[in-house]
Amino acid sequence: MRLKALQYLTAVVDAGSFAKAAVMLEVNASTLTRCIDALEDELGLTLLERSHSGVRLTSGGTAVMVAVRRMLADLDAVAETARYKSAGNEGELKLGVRMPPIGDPLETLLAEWRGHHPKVSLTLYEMPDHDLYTAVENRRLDAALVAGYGAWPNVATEPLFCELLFAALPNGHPLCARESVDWNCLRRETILVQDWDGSHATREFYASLLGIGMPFQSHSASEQSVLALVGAGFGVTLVTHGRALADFPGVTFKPIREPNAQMRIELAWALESKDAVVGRFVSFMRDNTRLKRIP
Amino acid sequence: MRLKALQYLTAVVDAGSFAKAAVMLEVNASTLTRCIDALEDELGLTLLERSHSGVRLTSGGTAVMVAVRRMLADLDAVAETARYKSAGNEGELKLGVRMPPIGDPLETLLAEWRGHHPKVSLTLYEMPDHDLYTAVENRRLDAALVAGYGAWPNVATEPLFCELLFAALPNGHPLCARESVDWNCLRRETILVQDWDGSHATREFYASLLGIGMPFQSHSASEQSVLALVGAGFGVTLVTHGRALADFPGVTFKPIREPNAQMRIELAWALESKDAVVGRFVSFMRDNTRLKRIP
DNA sequence: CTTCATTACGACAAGCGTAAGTATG
DNA sequence: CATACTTACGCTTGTCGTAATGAAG
Repeated sequence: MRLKALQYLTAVVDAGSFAKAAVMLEVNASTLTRCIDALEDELGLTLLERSHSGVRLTSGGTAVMVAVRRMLADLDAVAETARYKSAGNEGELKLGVRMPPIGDPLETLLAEWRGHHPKVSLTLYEMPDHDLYTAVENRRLDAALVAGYGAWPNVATEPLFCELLFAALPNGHPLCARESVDWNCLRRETILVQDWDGSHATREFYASLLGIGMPFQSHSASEQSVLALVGAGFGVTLVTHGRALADFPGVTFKPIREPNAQMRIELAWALESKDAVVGRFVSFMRDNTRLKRIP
Repeated sequence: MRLKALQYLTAVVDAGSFAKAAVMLEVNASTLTRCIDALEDELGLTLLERSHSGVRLTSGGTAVMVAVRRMLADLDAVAETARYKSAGNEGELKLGVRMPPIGDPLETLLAEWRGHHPKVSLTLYEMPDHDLYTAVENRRLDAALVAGYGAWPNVATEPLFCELLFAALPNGHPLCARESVDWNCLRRETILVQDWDGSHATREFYASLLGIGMPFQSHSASEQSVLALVGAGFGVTLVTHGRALADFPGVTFKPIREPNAQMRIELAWALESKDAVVGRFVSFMRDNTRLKRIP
């Protein structure tokens, strides 16, 4: 069965004659005759009664037209769905974020994304960097914000911004007198680590910066609680720039004078992804972080 | 948009790869590639992610497939509707019957028709013969049972059966002594006529048999009432053979020995009607009255 | 090296428009 | 005779299969 035949049929029925429909459709009347003849032949049912003053539906044709109109409406729905989806207006996006929580730029970015694409359901998944990569590669995630460690197969990456790290010290701590700190002086301190789920991901990240064999203390608690512990003098911890901008009682934030005291946050997504929503997200992130990037 | 492309798409999605779908559909894989490429191009949306281990739907493709499957289901509904209708299983049939009521053969026939085609809604319209013809010609009726008077334009007719007419006489009437009556002896009687709506159709029919200028008495009452009047001695009337077979208190039925003491009942329908239901009805009536016909 | 998807190319068929035909009012 | 549907014919277009290409496990 040809789609065009069904469209021609409805036009002829609506116009009431082959000739009028031919004008509307800008085709020759003979085309309509042939198409509808073929359709009737295929269906084994006479749909139209031809006369010299137009056409009329048979009772069978009336019944068929009900189904045909519904079918054509669904056809429009197909095109409409495609148009809507191709604009990336709707869909779902599973976004992974690295465990050591990323701060301000991300929140702002996601808020703006949501403003532009309110119909896209965005789900966040927190996991260690390595898991993020494999999840993106396996397509359990559509995209992820990772620390840029290098190239992975089948995963495309794009640098977005850098998060500077700050040291969180108890007020009155000797280091508070200094303008900035470095890894060397922090190595003498007890480092408090937030570790919600025992994954040790944050701990390992800190170890990659400070070196192994440090006196880490993992706490299955919120960042707030960890900072409270810092304020109480239990040790020191590391926070992102965004977090350091806000005051916290009993805690002093100091910049770290080290080249690697930062997280290069990259966007990662599956190379083979042809999803319109993912494409939109990637280009959105690219465009909206251009100004915020720290070289 | 091509219907075949949508069918190919669902096959590929269901099979999970172009190659498997190609085997199922018994087409070449290149055909599928081309069709789906064209479809994606037309929709402006990538539906499938190709890999070397098959294909997967994009999120847009998933959404489109919902609409596509519904569309194809409706397409099946079109074909199914046509198949059902072409068998004449369903529909409506407006059947006109002549005013001087036709008796037994019709009732039996319609009962049988209903038994074979219970889904066809049959509506009866009683009107004078002339109106029946014009109604059929104008397509206000699909078919009609008429007295065969001759050919009408655009109306096909087919003789079905003959209804013999009987005279209904009061018990004890002199004519009751005879085996049969004829027009001549009836012309001396008052002829009671049932005339529901003042159309005088029955009256004119009787006049065509008995001749004009007869003492007719129209009664806007049921056949039962008219026969009661006959039993009370108000006059005589004519009934069909079927009616004469049943007793009526105070009334005697006598055959009429006249060649035209009958109604040749014909089936009439619009020549241009291409309706499957009408066609079924015509051939049904033709087939089921062959044995009952009186030559 | 096999499997799967894509691209190129040629044969074939299908669809369309022009124009002539038929029937009706 | 003007209108409206149908049929016949030739051309264009599109569609399909074969075969070659590319890419990945």
